[in-house]
Amino acid sequence: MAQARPRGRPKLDTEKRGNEILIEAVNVFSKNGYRTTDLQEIADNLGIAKGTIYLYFTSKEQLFQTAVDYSIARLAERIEAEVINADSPLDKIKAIVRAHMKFFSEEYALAEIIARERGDFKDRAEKTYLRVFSENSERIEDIIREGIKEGTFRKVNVKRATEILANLLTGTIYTYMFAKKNGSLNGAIDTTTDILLNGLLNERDGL
Amino acid sequence: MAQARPRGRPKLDTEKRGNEILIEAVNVFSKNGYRTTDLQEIADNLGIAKGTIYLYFTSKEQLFQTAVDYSIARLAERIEAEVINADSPLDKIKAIVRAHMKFFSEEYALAEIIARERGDFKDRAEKTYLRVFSENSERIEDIIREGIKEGTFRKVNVKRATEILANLLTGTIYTYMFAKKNGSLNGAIDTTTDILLNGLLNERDGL
Amino acid sequence: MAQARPRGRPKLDTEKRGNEILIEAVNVFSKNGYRTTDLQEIADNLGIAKGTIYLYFTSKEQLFQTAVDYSIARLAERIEAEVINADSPLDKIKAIVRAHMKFFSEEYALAEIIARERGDFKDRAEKTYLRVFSENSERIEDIIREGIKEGTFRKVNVKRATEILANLLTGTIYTYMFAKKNGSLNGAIDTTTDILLNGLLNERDGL
Amino acid sequence: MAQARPRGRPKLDTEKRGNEILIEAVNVFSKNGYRTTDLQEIADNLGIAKGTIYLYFTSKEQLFQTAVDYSIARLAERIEAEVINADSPLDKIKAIVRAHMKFFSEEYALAEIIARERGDFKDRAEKTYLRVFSENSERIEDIIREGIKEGTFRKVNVKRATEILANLLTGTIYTYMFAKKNGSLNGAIDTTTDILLNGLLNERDGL
DNA sequence: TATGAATGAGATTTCATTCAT
DNA sequence: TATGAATGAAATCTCATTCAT
Repeated sequence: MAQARPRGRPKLDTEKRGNEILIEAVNVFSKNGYRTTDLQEIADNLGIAKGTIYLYFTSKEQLFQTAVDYSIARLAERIEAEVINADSPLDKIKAIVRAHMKFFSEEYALAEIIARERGDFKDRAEKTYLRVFSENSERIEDIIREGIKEGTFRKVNVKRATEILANLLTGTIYTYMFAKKNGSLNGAIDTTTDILLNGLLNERDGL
Repeated sequence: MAQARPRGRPKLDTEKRGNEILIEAVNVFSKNGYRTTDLQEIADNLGIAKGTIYLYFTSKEQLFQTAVDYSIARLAERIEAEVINADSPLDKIKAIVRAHMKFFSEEYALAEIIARERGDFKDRAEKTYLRVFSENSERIEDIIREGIKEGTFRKVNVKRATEILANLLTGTIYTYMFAKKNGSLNGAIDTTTDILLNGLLNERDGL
Repeated sequence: MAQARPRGRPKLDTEKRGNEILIEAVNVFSKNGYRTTDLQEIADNLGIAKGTIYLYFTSKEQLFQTAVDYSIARLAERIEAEVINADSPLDKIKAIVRAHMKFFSEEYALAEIIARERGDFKDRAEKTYLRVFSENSERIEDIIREGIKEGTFRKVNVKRATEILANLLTGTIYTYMFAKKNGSLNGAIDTTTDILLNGLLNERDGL
Repeated sequence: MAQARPRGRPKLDTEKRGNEILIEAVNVFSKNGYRTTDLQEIADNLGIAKGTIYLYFTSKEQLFQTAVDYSIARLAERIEAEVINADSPLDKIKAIVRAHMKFFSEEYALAEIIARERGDFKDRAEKTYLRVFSENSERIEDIIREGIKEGTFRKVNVKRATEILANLLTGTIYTYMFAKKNGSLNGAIDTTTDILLNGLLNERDGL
């Protein structure tokens, strides 16, 4: 987490302190956004001095972006954990949708950080998006392709379909926190999956 | 968007100058984001003094949010213009998708402003989202309901389906600028519509 | 004095304010040195806000170095004013010595600034020195050369002699303020000139 | 230079470590100046912890000034070593000039430290100068006085002449590093001595 | 209305110094 | 003695906002 240290920076054996700061940074940045956050608040919450943060992170911006990277890594883990138990292409697609929506629901601050990056650091966010997208899109493409081959999915343009799924999930990140009031998480997952799949399925599922 | 205007004066000049500032604000905020934008840049681009901006807008924040509101109004107009020519529920849904995607494609800066709001003004962005959403969602719900009634659409949960469409479109806003499309805009519109609809349609369209 | 303004910096018609700041900067830097000087002190002395300084100078360092340049320009004027009234090479050399010593004596703060640069900005000071030196050394070389031709001066190595004169004068800058207690300025000028011209020896050594 | 040492302990190790720090401090301060030097750099270069420096020196300032004192002591040794072999007043003056110029040439960092003090510690530098000056000036005055008595030197104002010699030598310290000598060190020493002793004039002026 | 110089609060960042180990 | 993580005071610089003209 803590980045490569410039010369003269203490060789911090303990990543623990760095992680504490990172976690608190996620919370505070998530609450206030980048601009309005005073590193003093992070320091105060941890009961440390402001200067200490600079032993672990080179700048406010780098701390923020490390927090984004951290959040993305957590999301990736989520996806991994859900998909690993799915066998069929159908279940895998369901798992990916479920992973995203549970993540946004259960790790509010992490999701918020990702959404915030878009506003304050568009260029970095673009790279972030493409990184995440390309990491996942190949996997998704394979799933769709496999589903088409075995006859479960219609013969859609694989790349486009992947992109649309990404858009749907991204949009869900950005809006879920806003619209989350109505109904259960499971309901949302089910409906989203249902609509998405009934656009993909060749043979209608339980219809 | 222009501020308090002295009574009895012709309002045209005032409105014009206020609009010029607003348009330029859209461009600059869109390029830099809120935090990094120096009002001086807006003033310079227009060849006016920085203080002049304060004759039309009360603060940087208000200028930014006026720019967001402006962008949203433009989007609403777009939707309106597309939907008005559509008769069937099917065509209306297609029109809505098309309107969004053309907007993002053709009015880059306006779309970018909307996406940017999330970084620094999460609470306002939430309201913005809900406003756009509720302005549109009632219409969309009606369309879907109508489509279900006439047998075009499956019997889905109307509110949820509306939300999902919103997520998909929102996601497209946030990512459109990132994913340099390989194909044409029309292709993207068509595929998105196709996948969306074939999840909604009772009878498959052209399959 | 005030440097090229970055884009967006007010087009300050009035150099007056910039000059006031510069003069005060000379005083304060001269008193405290670079490091210990807080720009607040300069602002306070002038009854202006700290931020105002940044309308005229881009940074503390640039202000300091502008102050150095200013001091050097004043010294150059001094030299010019003294030398212009001298006809013979002999009188010109005397005038140069006199100009330096009067400058240090009468424009304490300006001289101090020049001396201070050496400590805090060695590289810049080197350039400063070489600039001043090369501006003057050609003139001095010409004077010495002329004096040799007309038989007033011994046939010394012209470049070396020039350098030695420069060293003597530079040393006087750096030490004059320290050693100025004993005796009159005129006495100091006379003796310095005398020894420079006549040397220490009673009987010329190997001449 | 080493600080309070626990009683009864062998002092050699302590002295050694303290000296290492001092030598490295000379190098780093000489390179960066006082302000820009981070004690961490000194520690890093020695492979010790920054805190260790504080076991030997009470503060950054004290370390710097110890480094200045050290440099001056080395210069004094040089002078001593050169003068001790000279018999006549003439040779002694030559030896003093030679000692200075060799010092600046061969002990760059030490000379640089002395020159640097002026930037941040003017008052201390004044004391430093006066200390060096008075340590040497009495000796120089004696030499000149002796030279006058035996008829080698002209009947100049002894104190003034001493001061002038000091200025010339000080100026040489401050500029030697700047003016990349074209010729040899010996050439510079010879010409400087020559002009100091014989002056510039062909025919003595009013002598 | 328009100007743009001036303001001054505020935030990031550095680094000498301390101190628990 | 030695370490090096932690401290926190301090200072530069920015820029939204004001206001006299």
